[in-house]
Amino acid sequence: MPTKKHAQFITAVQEAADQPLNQDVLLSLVGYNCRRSYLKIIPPFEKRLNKFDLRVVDFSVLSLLKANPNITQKRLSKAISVSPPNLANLLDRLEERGLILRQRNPLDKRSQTLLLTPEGMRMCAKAETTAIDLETEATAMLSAPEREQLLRLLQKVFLPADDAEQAG
Amino acid sequence: MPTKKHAQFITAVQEAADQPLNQDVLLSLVGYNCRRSYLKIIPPFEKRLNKFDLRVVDFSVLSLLKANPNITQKRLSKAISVSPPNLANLLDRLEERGLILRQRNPLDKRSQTLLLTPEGMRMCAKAETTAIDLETEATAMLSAPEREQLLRLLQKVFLPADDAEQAG
DNA sequence: TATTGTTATACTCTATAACTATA
DNA sequence: TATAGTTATAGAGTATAACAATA
Repeated sequence: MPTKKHAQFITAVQEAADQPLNQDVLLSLVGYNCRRSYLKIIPPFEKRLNKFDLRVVDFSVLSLLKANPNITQKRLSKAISVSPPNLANLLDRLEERGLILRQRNPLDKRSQTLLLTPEGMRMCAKAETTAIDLETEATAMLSAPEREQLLRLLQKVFLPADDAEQAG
Repeated sequence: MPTKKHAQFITAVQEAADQPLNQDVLLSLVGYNCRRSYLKIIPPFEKRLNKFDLRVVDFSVLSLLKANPNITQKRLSKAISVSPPNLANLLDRLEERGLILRQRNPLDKRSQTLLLTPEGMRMCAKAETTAIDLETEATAMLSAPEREQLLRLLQKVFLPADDAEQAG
């Protein structure tokens, strides 16, 4: 039915196809841009971590335990925003693989403290090297000052004001 | 068993509990910081969108269709990184609610072009207002130039070099 | 009574394979 | 033969409720 309306529709479709995508509104939102950058960086990182049979969240746990031996599951849970049930499961697997140790907290027997095993330390070191390598590649389009600035601004968004001043 | 080793363990646990969490390695990684900022911003946004029965991804679709009427599902799928099967499902629900229209592409009958209905336009306008309001609150710790700088640096990470120059 | 951690389970999100129709 | 979109389904990730042990 070659009506006038139909002809207008064809023109509109043709025009839409010819134009570059306009995403001005979304690109003005920090949340959207964080997500896009995250999705650009993380998949290749996941791919490399898979060689160690680690997921990104496993890496976060190992890295935090390396820097904070003997912290409790409670603190770890809060730090990485993983709920206690899901963290229990995650730690089960790391423990079965001999990467971490769970010990009853002698100061409060309800809780458990966490520690990397020697093998966990080695695994963490390898994973951290991988992370830093990939980081360098993924942000190669940024100058060193730009990269520092980006970290500073992101941390200003999510860290409490006090911490943000201390950090990096 | 109050052995020497046990006493050392107690001391170590006490020390770990007293110290602030050290996350220097993670905080040096852009990907980690993007995720943390994203997780700070998005949950309150989700909460507000829920009042319109929208998820964040629904909002992205509405906003993109408002700015790009008559684009195909294929282009939309790529733009928001949602796989075709999952997008089909998402669009089904928006179409059932009368927010969007799917039309056979007259220039290639394999594809479908997308359009907001008048009600979809109204819903999108409300959601965009919500997004911008929340954005202002969520990034209140940044000065206007800092906010612009943050957007610029994030886009430099995920946009192709050409686009990054144009945007902003 | 409140807290730490666990188990079991449900829900959402994402990914994959096979199919239809158009080109 | 290749592409756009759909259906069905599987898998991963996340959230919730009920419970045991300890405080």
